[in-house]
Amino acid sequence: MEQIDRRVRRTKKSLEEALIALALEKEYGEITIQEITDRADIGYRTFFRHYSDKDELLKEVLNSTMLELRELMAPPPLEYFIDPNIDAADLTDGAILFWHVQENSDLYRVLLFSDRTIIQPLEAFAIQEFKANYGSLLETDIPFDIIANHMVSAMITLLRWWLDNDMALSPEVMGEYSFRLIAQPIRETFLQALSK
Amino acid sequence: MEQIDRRVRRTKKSLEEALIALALEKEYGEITIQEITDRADIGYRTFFRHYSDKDELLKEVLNSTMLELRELMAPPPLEYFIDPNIDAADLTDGAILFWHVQENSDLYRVLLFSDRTIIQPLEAFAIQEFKANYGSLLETDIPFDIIANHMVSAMITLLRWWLDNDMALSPEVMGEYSFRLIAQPIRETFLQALSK
DNA sequence: TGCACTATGGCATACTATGCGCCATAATTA
DNA sequence: TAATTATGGCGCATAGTATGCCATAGTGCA
Repeated sequence: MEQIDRRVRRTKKSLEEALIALALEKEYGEITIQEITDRADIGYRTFFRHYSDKDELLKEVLNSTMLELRELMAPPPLEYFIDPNIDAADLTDGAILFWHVQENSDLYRVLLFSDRTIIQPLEAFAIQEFKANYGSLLETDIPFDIIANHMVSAMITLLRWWLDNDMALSPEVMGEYSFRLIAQPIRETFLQALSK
Repeated sequence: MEQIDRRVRRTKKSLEEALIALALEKEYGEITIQEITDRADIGYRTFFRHYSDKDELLKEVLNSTMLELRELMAPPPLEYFIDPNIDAADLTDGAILFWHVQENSDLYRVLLFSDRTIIQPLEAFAIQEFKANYGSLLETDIPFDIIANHMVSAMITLLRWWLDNDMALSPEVMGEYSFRLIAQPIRETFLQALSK
């Protein structure tokens, strides 16, 4: 579990920090391994002793944050969707995701604006998670795969916009907007399915 | 306007066809210029006499289709949004986009699954168009920029899913789903703004 | 503290892909 | 038919990735 050798720890940490710093300055795709090692003040050769790829380094960087995100999505507030009495104004839950992203905004900036190869596994996971949580419970006339895809990618779009606009709006406000634009229509599909 | 030399026409046509064929087989980013020229049976050197880039070739391929798409978005059915009496079932307009994509599915498969650098200009144009058509007319409490972003990218997501699933559902059905998941909640925001 | 271990740095090298200069050749236009 | 021009194929330069080799310096453990 532990990194035994201090040098390895130091090297990996430097490389990870360098990648984040560079990714905030320029397109992820434009960054060369040479630049990363220069920034980290690490030998070019050494990079390949720890990572096979630029992508592998990025994945490692994002790994812990992705794990947090998983837990964030884990507890499924089913009532959120199927209780018709809940009003958008009462739902602060929608802001949780925005709080989390705000706390790790540097990393999410990198994640959400990187190549499709990077974000796609996360997206696929989120979709699968959403389907596992709600798909079997409710029969909707709209294919659940469509709903899951729409939900996840619309949330990502909203997060991207928010980060692009320097998170000027509060997480609560964004949570409310996400409810009205994304969750509410899905909820209505659920309610419609239940009423049959 | 006309291509004077027959050879140029032949060369460009071959290269364009080769790119589409390859893009349907593998990731756009993985395709090399060498592969394109091999497939087109055109000298490698000749490629650069017509295009500076792989992207430039792709843009030229997609150009005419993008122009059609522009016109498709041009006539703004404002009633679509602000007439509260219109029901989702009556709105076949939403299917127009899906019809268009179905007719050019090969090209849209390439477009919608290519790099962000390719699709982003189109996306930006669609967002701007949408804002120009409706943004000044209606004051909404949700920033119009969010709405425009959400609308466009959610439609793209829906199209992607549809193409991924070999367009098994009819354009009409997809149009209805897009209305319920995307247009309807936006419409409600509009109606809410009007009632004040 | 000192020894065995191993991560690192720096060098050379191979490979892949892009991009262009040059010139003979073939196709096209007028 | 003659002048023009696109093409093909050659070589070459460049950039980035990826690996081998070996001396050196840092590390963990006895």
